[in-house]
Amino acid sequence: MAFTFDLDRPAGQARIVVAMSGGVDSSVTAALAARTGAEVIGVTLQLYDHGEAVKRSGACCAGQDIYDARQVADRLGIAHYVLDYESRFRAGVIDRFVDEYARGRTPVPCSLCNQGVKFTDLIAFARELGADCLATGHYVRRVVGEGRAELHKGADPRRDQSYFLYGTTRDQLDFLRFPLGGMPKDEVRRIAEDLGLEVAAKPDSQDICFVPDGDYAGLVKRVRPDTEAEGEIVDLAGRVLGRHPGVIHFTVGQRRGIQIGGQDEPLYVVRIEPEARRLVVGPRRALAVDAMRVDDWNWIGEDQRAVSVKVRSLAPVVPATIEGDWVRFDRPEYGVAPGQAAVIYDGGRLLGGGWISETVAASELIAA
RNA sequence: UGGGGCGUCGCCAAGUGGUAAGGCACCGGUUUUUGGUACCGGCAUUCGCAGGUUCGAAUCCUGCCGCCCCAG
Repeated sequence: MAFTFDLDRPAGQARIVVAMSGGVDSSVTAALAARTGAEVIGVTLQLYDHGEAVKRSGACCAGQDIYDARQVADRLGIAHYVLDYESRFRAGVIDRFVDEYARGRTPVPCSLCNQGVKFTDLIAFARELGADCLATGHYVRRVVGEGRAELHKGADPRRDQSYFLYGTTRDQLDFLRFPLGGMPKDEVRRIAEDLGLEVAAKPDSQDICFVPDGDYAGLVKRVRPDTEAEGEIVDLAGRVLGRHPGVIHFTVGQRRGIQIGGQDEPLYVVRIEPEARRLVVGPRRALAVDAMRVDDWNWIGEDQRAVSVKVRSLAPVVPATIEGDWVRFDRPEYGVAPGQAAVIYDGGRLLGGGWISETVAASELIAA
């Protein structure tokens, strides 16, 4: 029943590196690793300025969270390192996050972070330490079948985090372990309580970890002051309906914040034109999309023609067909935003994915 | 200063004597390790202003103010 970590040598001779964020999940992951009898090394990444976020619960990787991780490591009796990855995080996640918004796109910072800082840089570090694997607290499952390891959704559908990990390479997956993927969150918290970990009741992290107050636009403006440019809000026919305080405040599919009243039905952001600083808005039906182009594909499993795709972390998986770099939805999909990840599934198995770069409005709309 | 129409929440808009619908916007919450969506809740003691009639008016009467249209 206990998670074995699928090690190549006896646990007593193995070394497991655990990515510890200071939250419940990664703390329990470390505890499960320690239970195997292997030598466990906890590693916490300091990712951004800790002054601002010290007091904030629900964040990760700075200030209080680093302290929490250390407490857990001490309690478990494992080694613990804190690595200063601030500059890498800034270049690989924050700057790219900002650039995407400046381009009128909607980035997924968690995916950028996992692909770069966590799975590339941290894995390299773990290998340098001579580790047998790197374990994280993600709610996904690594399934070893006939061929190479497969990545599957977490057993708890409400907790599944596979969407954020579509960029994991096969080589990375060989080295990774996800002890929590098969259990529900309740169980994880129970384990934390049983072990007397102080983080047992710590709130789940949410929002963007490096945006303490949720004001991501404020961050974008600080890094790129030139993005704070107001502009026109136009309807599908090009009629000017109003003005907006800056394109970076909006995302395709967004309804709130447009501040245009007197309409029969709500207006949504249909398209963002950053060069013209223009926001194109329309009724919900204008959000219908038939297909999307996907860039920078990463395949973990083999390519397949008929699959399911998820265009948003919390969106349901929908049937679609892959045609080269294009993904065609069986039924129109709503609110597909360039910059988000398109993640391909075959049932519970994650096959791969890429970044959404372009969409095609549903045909019935082109006529209108 | 001839004629006609209109003034109800930020916007649109029901209601023509019985004690202010609804939509949009906005605000708050729920959901959520991205943004967004969705869902739930809140949002005019008051109907351009001032009088009057009435048991009772946003609804009737009078005056004033403002806006629009047609015509001089």
